[in-house]
Amino acid sequence: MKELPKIYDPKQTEKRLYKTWEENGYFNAEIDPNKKPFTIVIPPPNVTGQLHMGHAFDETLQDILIRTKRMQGYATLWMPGTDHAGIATQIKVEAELRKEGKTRYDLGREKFLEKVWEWKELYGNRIIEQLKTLGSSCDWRRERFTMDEGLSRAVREVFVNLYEKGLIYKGNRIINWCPKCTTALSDAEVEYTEQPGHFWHIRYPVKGSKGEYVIIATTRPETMLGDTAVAVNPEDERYTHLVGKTLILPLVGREIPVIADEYVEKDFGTGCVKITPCHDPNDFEVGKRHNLEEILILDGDAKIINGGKYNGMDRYEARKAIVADLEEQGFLVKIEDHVHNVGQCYRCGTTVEPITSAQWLVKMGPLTGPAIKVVEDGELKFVPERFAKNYIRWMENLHDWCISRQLWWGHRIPAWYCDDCGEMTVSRTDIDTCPKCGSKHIHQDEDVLDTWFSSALWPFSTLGWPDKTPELDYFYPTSVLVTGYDIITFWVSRMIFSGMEQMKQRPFDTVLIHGLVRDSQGRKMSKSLGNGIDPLEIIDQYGADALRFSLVTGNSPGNDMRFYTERVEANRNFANKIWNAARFVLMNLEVDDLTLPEHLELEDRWILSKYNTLVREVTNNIDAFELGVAAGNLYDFIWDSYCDWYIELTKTRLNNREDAAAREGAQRVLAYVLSNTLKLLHPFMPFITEEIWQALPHEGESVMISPWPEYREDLDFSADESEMETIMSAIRAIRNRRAEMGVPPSRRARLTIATAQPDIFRAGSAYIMRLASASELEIVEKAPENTDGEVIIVTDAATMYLPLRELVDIEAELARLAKERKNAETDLARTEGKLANEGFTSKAPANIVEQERRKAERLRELIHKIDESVKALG
RNA sequence: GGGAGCAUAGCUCAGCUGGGAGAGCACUUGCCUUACAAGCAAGGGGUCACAGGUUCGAGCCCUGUUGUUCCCACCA
Repeated sequence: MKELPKIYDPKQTEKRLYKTWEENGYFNAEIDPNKKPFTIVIPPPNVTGQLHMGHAFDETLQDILIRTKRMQGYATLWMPGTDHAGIATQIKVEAELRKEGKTRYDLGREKFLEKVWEWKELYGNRIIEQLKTLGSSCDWRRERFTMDEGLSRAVREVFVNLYEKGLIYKGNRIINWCPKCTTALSDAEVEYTEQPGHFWHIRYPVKGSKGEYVIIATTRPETMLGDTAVAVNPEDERYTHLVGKTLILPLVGREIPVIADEYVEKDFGTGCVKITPCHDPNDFEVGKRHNLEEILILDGDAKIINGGKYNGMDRYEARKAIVADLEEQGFLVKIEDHVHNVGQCYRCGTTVEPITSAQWLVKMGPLTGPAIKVVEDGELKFVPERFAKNYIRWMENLHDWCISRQLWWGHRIPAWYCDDCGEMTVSRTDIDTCPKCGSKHIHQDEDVLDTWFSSALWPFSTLGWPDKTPELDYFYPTSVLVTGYDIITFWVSRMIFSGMEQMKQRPFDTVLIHGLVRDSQGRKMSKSLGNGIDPLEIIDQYGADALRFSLVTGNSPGNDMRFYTERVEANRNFANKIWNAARFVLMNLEVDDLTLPEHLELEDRWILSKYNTLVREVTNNIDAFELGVAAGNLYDFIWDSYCDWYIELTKTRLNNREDAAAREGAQRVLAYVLSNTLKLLHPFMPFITEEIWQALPHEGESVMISPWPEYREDLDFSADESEMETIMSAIRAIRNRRAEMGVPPSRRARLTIATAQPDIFRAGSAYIMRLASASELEIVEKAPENTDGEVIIVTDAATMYLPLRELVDIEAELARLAKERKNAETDLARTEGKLANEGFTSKAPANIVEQERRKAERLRELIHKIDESVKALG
């Protein structure tokens, strides 16, 4: 056995192991009728994006699930790929062009798209390579891109399909418009923030009256240019006499009617609302109800049109000018401060404008029903469950989905218009002739589809749909989808209704929702704050295993977590701990297989029993998606039980040159438990576990394709566990006293143990001596007669004597014993109280009552022993 | 205006179907005990936000209160 370095260096292993795994095809998913499928589709990262901590978290969870299921014998598929990310990518390339002083219009559509594809080729692989450094075990052969040929075909198919069913339509609708990205947005793509603003109160004179007027209040005075009515509540007596009359729109001079509509609330503001059908969603509806004229006053850049002298002004410039003019002409009544919700583009943060324009929309009504039902019926589960409620409520209140985007990068809408007869044709294949009039003068719709339209199809489009592929048949519905709660509306919901509509089946069985990774102060990590922590730097410094472990421990599903480098450091230390435990085992190992010995010592049965429990706990917790708890189980077992206790317990046997059988027994148990624990840990820390597993005796090529450990009935030694604990608590008690007296471990002392269970202590005598720093050990059943000069240490199972009285301050010792006795007494009083309570003894489960009985016995015994040692001291 | 989450040690957080209050970091003390000082041993530190209720028994279940975070919603 070659000498291993004392410190584990991830850099020496991670890249090398990953390469081996990939080359050997361990990530590859194969259809196997004899196995059950387990499928995860990756949430496709933006093709030109960079790995951030959120990805790292998301990927780690998925990799843990996939690796576990792979070892458990499922046919696992982790489907990777990237998203074209329409707006995000286009913005990046446009920014690049701007450096050369150009816009996309200078290049024209075709040239610009060439540029984006170049960009994609240049950066598209970066994120994939970054995923690999994390250890992600995706089947890279199957990598897809939302704009590759197959997926584009799926997009076309769904579009035409929904169009033919009347579920996609084109119409003049009021939509959210981002003046910077110059495109329509869906409702989900608008983020609202409260911002301080103003309420401008403006006087609108009544036509032909002597100075009569109404006052309206608005937060966007410039929109008055598009006013085509003023509305009041029909019940509002203040204004009933005005309904039907005409007002003169200030500055513009247009005559507009006063109308009555329920939408207006009497008690808010002045009770009069200006109606601007083209620039407010409610006004749009009111306008439809009352057949009002629609006047568009903003162009795509949010500059004024149809606004007379204000034409060409930016919206905010116009606002200033209009307010100034209103004031000058005496129409401005007052200005109030007012905090209101302002919608902003989720990509660029620019304040969006509601604008009426011709857009393509998906009619949501008929699609939401099955998508809600599948969740309500529990066929598709959210973990944690509470997110299902969110989802359902959101689904129930959906407006139609605006899917057209005035961008160039994306799936172009498959609709063609005939320049001659005006016919619109929606088609699965490109056409060059008008099917109605035969004209060759046709052109395709300029718009592209919302990026989320293609991601909505991801679970089946990546498996080959619309073709009936064997993959689709075998791997769909997928098993688990892992994503953050912030993506439920954008993506999860749309995958669900798309899956239900196209496949007539849920896209996945379970949605595992996680929280956000925040910085150490609880803030979102963001580029603008500059508080992002680069996972690649963390991996470089501490290793992927440590990062992965940090991301899953100490947090529960669905909750946000704060990222602390200190925690990564702690987990790096954990990796190192395992490394050194393995070094120890390997140094001592003289056997080359992993069978357990015939004869097991008490400590062997103890660790095997603990290990057996661990198998069950880790397996159950992973099944329940409690990955943090499973990781905690592993951490505690490895560090506390295996390293701090079991390894120490075996040292006496391992160092015994005379007894080869004893030595071998310890070696075998050490190796068996270590190797199998590595399997359980492998999904969490894939690299170090592989590296060590390979060095240990093993069967098979790799831990990642080795069978998952199973609970073994024959290793259930739970009865022996408590015997071992008895010895352990005696050792702890001695160490405790020695530490209090300031006796260094190097100063060994004769130890006498008086106990009613001498056999247990005799079985452990070798390591008791070692771990309790004893020079000699005597185990007796009755307390020695002469205990002068002895320090007395008690546990419920034993009274122990150390000849170190000269080191003891008798006063302090008596005080300590008195305190210990008092604690035991209050504890006993409480326990006896419980036992005296008839309600408790009759209603509590028998094992709990029994537990309390034993506790009371132990405490009485302890108190008795304390009293004896006080007597001995005095 | 609706809905949800969170409140446990100095800090960050676990605590699964009710029965022992825990971890990491920080802190104190003693140890280089040949696997590991990225370590070992020992220790201090908590009215589990508050008030009621259910129960033999509540950090956990129910009701309310306070504080805090987030999501959703067209009040101009």
